[in-house]
Amino acid sequence: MGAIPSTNSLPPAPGTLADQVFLRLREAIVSGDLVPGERILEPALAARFGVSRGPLRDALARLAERHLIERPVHQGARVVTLSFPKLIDLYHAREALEGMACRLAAERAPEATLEALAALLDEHEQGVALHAGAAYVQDEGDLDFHFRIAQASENPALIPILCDQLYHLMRLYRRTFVAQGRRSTTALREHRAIVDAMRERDGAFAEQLMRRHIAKARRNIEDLYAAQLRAAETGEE
Amino acid sequence: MGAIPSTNSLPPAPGTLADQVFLRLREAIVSGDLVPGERILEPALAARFGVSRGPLRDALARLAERHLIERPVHQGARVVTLSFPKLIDLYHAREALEGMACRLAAERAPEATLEALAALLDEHEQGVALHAGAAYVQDEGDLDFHFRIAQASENPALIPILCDQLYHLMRLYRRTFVAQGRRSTTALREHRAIVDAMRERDGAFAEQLMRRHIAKARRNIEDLYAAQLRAAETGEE
DNA sequence: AATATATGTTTTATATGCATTTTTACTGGT
DNA sequence: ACCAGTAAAAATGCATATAAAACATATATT
Repeated sequence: MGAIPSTNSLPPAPGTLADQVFLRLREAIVSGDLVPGERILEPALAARFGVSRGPLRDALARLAERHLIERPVHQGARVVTLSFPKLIDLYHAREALEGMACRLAAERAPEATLEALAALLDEHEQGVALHAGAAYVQDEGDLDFHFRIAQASENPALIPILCDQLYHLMRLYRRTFVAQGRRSTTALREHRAIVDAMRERDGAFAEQLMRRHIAKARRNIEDLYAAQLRAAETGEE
Repeated sequence: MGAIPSTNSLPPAPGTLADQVFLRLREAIVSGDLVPGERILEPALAARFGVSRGPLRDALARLAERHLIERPVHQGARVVTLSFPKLIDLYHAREALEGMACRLAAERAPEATLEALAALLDEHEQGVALHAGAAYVQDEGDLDFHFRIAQASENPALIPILCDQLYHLMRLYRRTFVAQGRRSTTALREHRAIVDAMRERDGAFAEQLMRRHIAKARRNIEDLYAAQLRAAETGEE
């Protein structure tokens, strides 16, 4: 049987209204439609989404738990504010969590999953070659790689932390602190090494490689920030 | 001026009603007042807490994000169901996160914080000696130790994951899967070694020790479970 | 002039009411 | 006695209405 022709526009949309608002709001934040620090006015947003404030507040409560918005008491909600130290903190958490995810995936994931990961890297290689390292392909591709390793860990304690919390914050930071430092070919090589270790089922080594990969990215950013700080200081005085 | 005599009962209670309900509900779940798998009826609970369903649903949304309750659509909320594999998954996540927290704390935490940690272990030692390893002192003390190391990491990405999410789940599991395996003196020795490494500011070693400590606890539980499974099988057929 | 105060408006937090879905209980049949 | 089908009851999801708090503006006071 084929897919239903769907004459009347949309399939009734899945989940509750609160679910839908949650997803749309998260996308609005992560995509930069709502900018960091911006105040969120419930009546306005509810109108914009065409729902009442009930489901909206439900969604806000969830987003607050995921640290995408802040809700000081009696002062409404604001999109989370970003800072450089917070980004560094994120990288430390990623180093620990993704290292473990990588180890577990190397030990447990079915062969086919690892093969698919290798195939993904082939795609990325072509993408980098074709678009001469287009930033979008590069960044989204990188996150995609990490995302799929988290999934492959098959650990329901790790997966939500990484996929539902940290990665969305990462996307937000990518949008904001644009200067990501171009290290696409290097990163791709490191990704290859990680997958190789996973295919050899060497969990400990795969974890080590992943941790070094993330630590390297973190130091790269720290250096960029330090340079930026110096530039700002000299240009100011 | 001294403290206000407080003639009229309670200080107006901090935060919103939703905050208070959230805290009370979390405590009810973690303490076992609401048992795992139990259905949560909104009208009944709202009445019990003396609030309307609005703040209650707000609290439920937050608790769901923390995996303390599950909310299948149109079927209300249930206290999360526990399982052995989930507990093992938790330990893997803890191994990664607390290892990193330990490393960061060793590198950054002020001297006084580390001294306080050492002092805490002195208390635990006395507690174990006095009460001959009373389970309560042992378990709560252990979690307290890990809790304070998480805090000492001073990493706002790690701290909420550990202190707001994982540790509450751990308390819940402790209540349910009682047989924790008595290894109080061993655990205390390991705690000492960890703090020693931290006071020497050896982050890498402190991380390694913490990871081994948690991995050991996990294997201990795995063994207990395996034995339990065997006993159940032989006794069944 | 600057601070403090008072008032009015806006916005959040909470309660109540309504519609839809699920669950439960009951009836009838095999 | 057990299962299917149906109808009543209850619970969830959503919308609206009310109360309380915070913010902004303007006025008074030092």
